[in-house]
Amino acid sequence: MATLDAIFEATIQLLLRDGPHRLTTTRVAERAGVSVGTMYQYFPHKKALIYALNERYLDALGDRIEAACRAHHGAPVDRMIDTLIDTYWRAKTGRADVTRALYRSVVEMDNEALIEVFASRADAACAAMFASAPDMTVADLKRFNLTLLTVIFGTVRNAFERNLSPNEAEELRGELAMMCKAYVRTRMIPHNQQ
Amino acid sequence: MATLDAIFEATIQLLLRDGPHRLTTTRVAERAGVSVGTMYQYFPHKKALIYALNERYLDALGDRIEAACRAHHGAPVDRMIDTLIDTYWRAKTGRADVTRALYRSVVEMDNEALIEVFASRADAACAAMFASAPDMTVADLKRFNLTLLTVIFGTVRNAFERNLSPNEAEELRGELAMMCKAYVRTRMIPHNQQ
DNA sequence: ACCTGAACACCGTTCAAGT
DNA sequence: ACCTGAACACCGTTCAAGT
Repeated sequence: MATLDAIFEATIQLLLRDGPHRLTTTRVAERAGVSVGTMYQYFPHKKALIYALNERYLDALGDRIEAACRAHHGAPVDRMIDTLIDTYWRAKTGRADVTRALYRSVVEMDNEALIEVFASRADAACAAMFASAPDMTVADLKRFNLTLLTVIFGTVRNAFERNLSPNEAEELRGELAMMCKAYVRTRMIPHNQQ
Repeated sequence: MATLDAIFEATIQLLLRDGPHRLTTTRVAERAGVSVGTMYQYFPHKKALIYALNERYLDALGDRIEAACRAHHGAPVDRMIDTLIDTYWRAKTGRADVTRALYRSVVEMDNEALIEVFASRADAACAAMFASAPDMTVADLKRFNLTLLTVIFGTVRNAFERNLSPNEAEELRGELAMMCKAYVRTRMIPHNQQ
């Protein structure tokens, strides 16, 4: 459908240029060169449009992950890990503006400043704590700290989004702790304790 | 301020009961027992109300993290990790309904089904890949796979939200890979290769 | 059969009028 | 000085009228 593509294209362009706040059905229709009424033939409401846009994106991302996984059947496990991170990372950062626009299409509020303030506080508190550990010194405390906080906060958030069962969540929590500790061991200069 | 508290309380209650879609300035004012005009003396616009609500929550979370960190200065590093995860986790799950309501207050779209579909695809693709690794077997593939995906996807998302510099992002990516590999080593049954 | 866009209900926001 | 709520501009959505 040429009309459908025009609507999607218009939506992305408006999202990139003016942000989600200015994304109105009238504006999308105008830019796509159709009337509002026509838009409502393709999408029952505005949410459905944004939903479909994100769905398209996630479908494409799913394709890429499946392809990458298939291509690495039988590879050493470290290669698999690299591939997985790389594929996901490249998909997101390849067109970072689109990724960001889509994240924002879903978010009502401009909460970046809020997150910034909170993250800085948590960063400082944790860095001071880790610096005081009697059983290790980290080579690069800033990087170490940023990694741990991003991983932990991101994992918990994602766990919430995925609506895991209490049991799965509990297991995940244990695994996350295990993972963080294994990471610490690769990054620390241990102290001799006698 | 009793009025301010009433407004916040009304907002949370409406969010919990009816969801963000039905959260209107009129309804909040009505439930808080003030007129719309009064609300606009405290908040310049609706976004500011939701913003302030999230800010309050993040401030309290910041307090808890700082306190937990302070209380563990000089503790062994593994204790620190446990504390950090535990504090954050408990803060989020302690009142899971509020956490969820706040996450949703920020999200326009009901994207849970979307995430579900995508996550299932990625889960299946990755599980099949990991099962094929020639150099290891994992004891509990399902748990292992869920952990890796939640950690990786969550970390990348959080990295985006925090608006890291390209340099920080690049470093984080390397550290994430390192961390995942260290985790694999704790969970795999290695195969003898000769 | 498909498209149009004025009209409708309702939202966020304002401000003259009230206390 | 502070609160009120009708009024306004604008949004999402509909549907009678047009092709």
